[in-house]
Amino acid sequence: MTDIIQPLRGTRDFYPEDQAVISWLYENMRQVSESFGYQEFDGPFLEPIELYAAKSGEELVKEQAFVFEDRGRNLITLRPELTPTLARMVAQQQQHLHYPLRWWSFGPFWRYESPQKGRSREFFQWNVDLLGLDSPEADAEMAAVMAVFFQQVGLSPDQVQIMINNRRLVDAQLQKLEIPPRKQGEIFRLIDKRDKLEDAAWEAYAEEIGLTSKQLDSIKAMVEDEALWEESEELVRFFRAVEALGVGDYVQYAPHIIRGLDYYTGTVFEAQAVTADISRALLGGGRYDNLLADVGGDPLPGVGFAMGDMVLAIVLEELGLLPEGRGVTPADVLVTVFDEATLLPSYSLSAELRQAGLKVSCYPEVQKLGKQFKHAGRIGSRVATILGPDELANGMIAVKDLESRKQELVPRGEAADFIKKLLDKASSS
RNA sequence: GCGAAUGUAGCUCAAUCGGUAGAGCGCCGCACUGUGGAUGCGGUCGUUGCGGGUUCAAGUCCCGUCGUUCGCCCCA
Repeated sequence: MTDIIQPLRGTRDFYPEDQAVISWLYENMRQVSESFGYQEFDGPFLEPIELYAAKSGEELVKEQAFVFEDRGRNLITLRPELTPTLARMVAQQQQHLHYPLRWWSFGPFWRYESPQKGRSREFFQWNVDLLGLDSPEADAEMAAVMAVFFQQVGLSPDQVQIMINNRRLVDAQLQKLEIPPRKQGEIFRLIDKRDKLEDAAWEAYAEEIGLTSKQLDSIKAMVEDEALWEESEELVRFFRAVEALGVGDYVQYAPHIIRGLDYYTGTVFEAQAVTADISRALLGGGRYDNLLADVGGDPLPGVGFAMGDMVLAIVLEELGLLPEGRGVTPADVLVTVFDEATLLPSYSLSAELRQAGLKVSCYPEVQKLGKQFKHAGRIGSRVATILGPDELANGMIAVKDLESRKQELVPRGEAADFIKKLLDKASSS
């Protein structure tokens, strides 16, 4: 036991029941994405470091990306996010693609962070992006995709909220306060910390940045002004569109939401669990109208978001919304093996049943029937078949319903249909 | 990078003041050689994460180290 090599820090093993959760999430993400007309795509998991150096925010590349030298001495990185890859892929084919472009993706990402609740070094993200539109209605469509997904997995507006802000609105407000643009980054950080720090600590931080007390008061007022969005034409249109899309309950204006990424230019999103015992965001996203030009393409507006698997799974687990009995049925039918003489005929039977479209596993060796039935029950098979000397002689198969414990002799040729009917009854009841 | 907790059987955990490492679950077998989940009985299971120190004696106390978890920092 002690000589088992440990998995790497911050990685996860996905046992079948864990993998089933990922698959289930993936399935829901696929359904929702496709219901909005998005196409699935993916990019490389390995990328040159320069792709991120441009615009992702310094922290991301310097501190958090897995970066290493390959055998050709090139610096490469395991992708810490998808958007730069998306931007490159679009830029490469920019003339051939049809806009508006609606793409989605689900895959692994890596960030070298210290693992804790809701955060590991290897995780999955659902990415949804809409390129070629710069309207607030496009932003609203993003919010609707998120909201419909929440609906789909059973999260109500009481349990999760999508917070909205707009960086252009914040910029305009800061300009009124005559705060120099070069301080913008620090101010954003300050705003972001508003509900994380105590008042005194927050004010001390503001002073550190070099804000006058008058400026500080104005900023304080700004991040508490729940009606400020009304001054933004963009946000007014956004919220109207969100209502029209029927997801208004899930969305609210949140003046303190900023998001860390440098490339966001307009609307920013962040979803938070209201009830769950975790402060981490469920998803983050926003409008990035300059990103295509930044990676060398022609200017093209875009908006998108990413949702990680970990916080989502924690929230769903806490609320009891994960599917029951996940990943427990490898095969509906177990073909038992009675003795040496019937071993090969049993294998043939399993092949026949599979041919008929059933999920079938065959017990791999001669064993006492009791043990084989026990195994069938353990792995969750619903039906077991017995092909002993008597059945073989008469061309019959004994089919046992492991739930009702009833057993019936049926002609071998009819076994598959008989089992299918049994399973249909089982799944409909 | 900083802080806290924690590490005992395959799993979940116990072990009083420092005094012979235990239980449940699981697994295997038998009762029950053509029929599973129940029940009963029996069996399997440990260098107490690792290294050092204190002590007559260490799972227990001390130091170090590694892993894990939680928090801070940061956050796409």
